[in-house]
Amino acid sequence: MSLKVATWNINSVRLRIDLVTKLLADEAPDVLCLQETKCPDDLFPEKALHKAGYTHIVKSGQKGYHGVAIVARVPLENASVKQFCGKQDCRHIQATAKGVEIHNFYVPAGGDEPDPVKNEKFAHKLQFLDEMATWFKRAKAKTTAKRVVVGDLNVAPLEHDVWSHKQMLKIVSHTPEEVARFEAVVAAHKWIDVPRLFTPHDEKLYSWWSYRAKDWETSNRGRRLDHIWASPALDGAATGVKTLTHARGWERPSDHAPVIADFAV
DNA sequence: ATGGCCGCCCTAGGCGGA
Repeated sequence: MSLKVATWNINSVRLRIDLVTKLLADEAPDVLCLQETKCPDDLFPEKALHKAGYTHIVKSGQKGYHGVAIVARVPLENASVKQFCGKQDCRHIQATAKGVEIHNFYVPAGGDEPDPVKNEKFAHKLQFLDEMATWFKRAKAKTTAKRVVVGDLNVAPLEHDVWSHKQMLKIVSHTPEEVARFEAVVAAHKWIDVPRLFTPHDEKLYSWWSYRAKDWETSNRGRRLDHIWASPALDGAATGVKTLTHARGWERPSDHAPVIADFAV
């Protein structure tokens, strides 16, 4: 059996519902995990998704900010959300599809100043990553379940996950402090970085390009903020990965591109 | 190196994004 999982920070699911259904038509993933839906649950555009054949939907949204959802054409079981940092800010939802526990995350961006004393948003981001590590360490001790983590984790950990390692070292998303926290989350569950199984570490790989560039494609100052991780139980199960870079060039695009992985499960 | 653009919200300037 195969499982095709997509993740996409959509930056408003209502504004871009036509792009979502286009992605579903083009790629037909079993499961699509969305972040930054910016949509209260009762206003989620379910009708268009049902029409596209995606009748299994779980979501955790609120007005204006953040928000995550899992949209699937296969049944979703045991859906739940976890709160981090004592906040109810819609940054995680999980559900099981085809026997695989899928976690969809939207990690705090962290603001501009990479100093947790001066900038409480950065402190929030570090604490969020710490809580992820603690949680996954316990989860791993309990079971060897097939698990996948996806989402906008807002950290580009590797040198070639950013356009300029040197120039990004003091820029939030690539600072040594948050990368160390990020690596601790990975170590806590021995997560496998799935896209990097297929793209060598010395090759650039991005999933986000700023809206602010005059021409995102030409300047190509990207970052790999969107991730797909597999648990050790899925070691060797990934059969392919792609980043849909061209979706960044669609009409009225999200600033993130979808990332898609296939697994034999 | 910086500034550049988006989308949301008690529809307008402030916030959050990264």
